[in-house]
Amino acid sequence: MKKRVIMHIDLDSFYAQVESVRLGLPNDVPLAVQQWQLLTAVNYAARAFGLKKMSSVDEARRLCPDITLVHVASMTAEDSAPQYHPNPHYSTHKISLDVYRNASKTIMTLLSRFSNSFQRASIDEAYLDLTDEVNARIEKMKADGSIETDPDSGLPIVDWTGAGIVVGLSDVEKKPPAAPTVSEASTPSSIQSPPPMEESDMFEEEQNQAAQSPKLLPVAPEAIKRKLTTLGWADLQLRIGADICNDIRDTVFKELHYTCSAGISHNKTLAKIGSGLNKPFKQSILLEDQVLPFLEPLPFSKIRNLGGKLGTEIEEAWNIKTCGELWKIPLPALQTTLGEAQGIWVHDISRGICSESVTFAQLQKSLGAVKSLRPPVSKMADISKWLHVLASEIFLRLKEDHEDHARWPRTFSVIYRTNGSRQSTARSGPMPSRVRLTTPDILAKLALSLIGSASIVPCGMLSLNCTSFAPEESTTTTSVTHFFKKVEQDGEKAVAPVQSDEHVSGRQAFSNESLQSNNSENQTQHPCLRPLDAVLNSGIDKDHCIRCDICGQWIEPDDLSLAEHQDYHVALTLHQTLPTGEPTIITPRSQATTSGRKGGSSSSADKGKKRKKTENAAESSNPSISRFFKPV
DNA sequence: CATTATGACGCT
DNA sequence: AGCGTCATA
Repeated sequence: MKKRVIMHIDLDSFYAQVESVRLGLPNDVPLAVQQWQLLTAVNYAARAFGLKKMSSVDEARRLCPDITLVHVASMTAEDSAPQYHPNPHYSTHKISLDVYRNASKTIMTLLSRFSNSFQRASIDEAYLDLTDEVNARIEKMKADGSIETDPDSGLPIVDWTGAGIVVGLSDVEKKPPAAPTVSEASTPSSIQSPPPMEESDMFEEEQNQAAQSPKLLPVAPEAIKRKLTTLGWADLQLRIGADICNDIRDTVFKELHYTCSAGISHNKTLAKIGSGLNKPFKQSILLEDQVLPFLEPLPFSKIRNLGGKLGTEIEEAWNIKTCGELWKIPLPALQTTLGEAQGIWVHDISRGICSESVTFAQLQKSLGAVKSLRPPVSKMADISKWLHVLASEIFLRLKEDHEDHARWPRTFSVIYRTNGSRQSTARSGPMPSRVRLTTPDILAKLALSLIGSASIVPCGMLSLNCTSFAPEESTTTTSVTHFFKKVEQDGEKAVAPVQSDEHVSGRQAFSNESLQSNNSENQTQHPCLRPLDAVLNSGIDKDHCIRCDICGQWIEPDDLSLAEHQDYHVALTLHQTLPTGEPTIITPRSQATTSGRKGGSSSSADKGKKRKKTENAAESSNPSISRFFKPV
């Protein structure tokens, strides 16, 4: 079988559902999740009242007096873990999304059982490549002789009954759009009762196609009887994929009580569009033959990555909105305006062409905590307080992540926004090792030292971020002890060498002459590596510590601390020998950060450069892109 | 336009 | 590697 079978699955109003499940409330009780005065998730029962994400709490109470509002969990400087505080306050509490991360983890774990090719796309979305499972089933069916084929063409006959909503097939009743039944559409002001559509049989789902009727029109009984069969192997693949998808969604519901929607198609972009077509608790299938008819009137802003500035740029460059209009722009014109590679990407994606694979990925690649501060704070005591709160959260989550995945970040960043503007500044350095990170305080101080003397007040946002996760080092720590001397009252005495025959090269690098001299310079000058030591050197009890031969730093005598310190020097070495071995990388940081850039004007200048770069990339490092260069 | 996360990419 | 921007939910 040629075609891939890709599924995109999306939990319905995820945060809201997590709360419904946690509180044991059925999905037909209107519920929204609140962050301060805003709703960040609204379940479908509450949406029927006209509420949506980013509605205000006041509006919620006005439009739906019976709504259950759940304020997300939060943390204060005193808490060592997030809580559902009865009265969280913006000036003292920091939002925690942990509950949702944990629910997500459970769900993703379940989902990943269903395919070896599983990709977490966000906290509540995932892609699965079902191709192998589908093809295996088809082979079995061939062997069974259970594939019904069309006598004329010899192609398999595919019956879509019970598969979900087949775009252009189960939802086709052409008639000019009459009055929309539910969504969008007017109802700007008050609705007293929760409009149409019983949620009660929401979970019955798709035995009949009427339950899966399209958004705009009730399906005529006749339409249900319409021919719901198509021909072809690709369609058969998607049909089997739809079965698997139904199984998956059933399992999620039966085991975890979450409803989700899904899209099934031949690539990620189409599957993703499909999952959003019919919600909640429905799945949609986008057949090969229906792709172009479906896309033609579709605003290209609905396509992933075209919902922002790029999409707007395209709209404005040619005064167009839909994919069909975009088709008419010749590729060279797209490339002139958008750049070589991006032009090709836009050309293809507007036609539903997307070869991106489902990469196996279940874990987040970064872990961060952020607090926005309105109005911006100016007292350093407040900065300190928030750094502590953020550090406490990071601390907890890092430990848990380590328990689960035996990994630890290499890089720690503090990001802040000054002066109410949009721009932010980031400063990063090496992450302290796990064993040295004994208290959140260490991170808070590290953040402070990364900020250094920079003026960050008035500060409108503070964020701490951990990136570059790597499997926890399994260094043999014994060999490391060579490099340290134990401090005795009467002077220095070498620790008895142990195990002289291992890690020779490591030791050589470690005691390299030129490295040593560079090191001392770095201790005082390297903007990224210095703060960690500055922090950790304070308050160390030297009587119980040993001292590094190279940099003279005091180290806790346990094996892991020693290993970490070795890693520190390894990192230092890498820094120094990075691209060309030039010392520029360790010179003091220049003060210029974002000052050269104005908020709104970035686009054109940036894109010029970007394009130039991408052209090169298309030619040299990304040969596969040329395969996209095909007409449909 | 918000909040609090994430991931990807270009540039240096 | 480090930093800024864009995109998405």
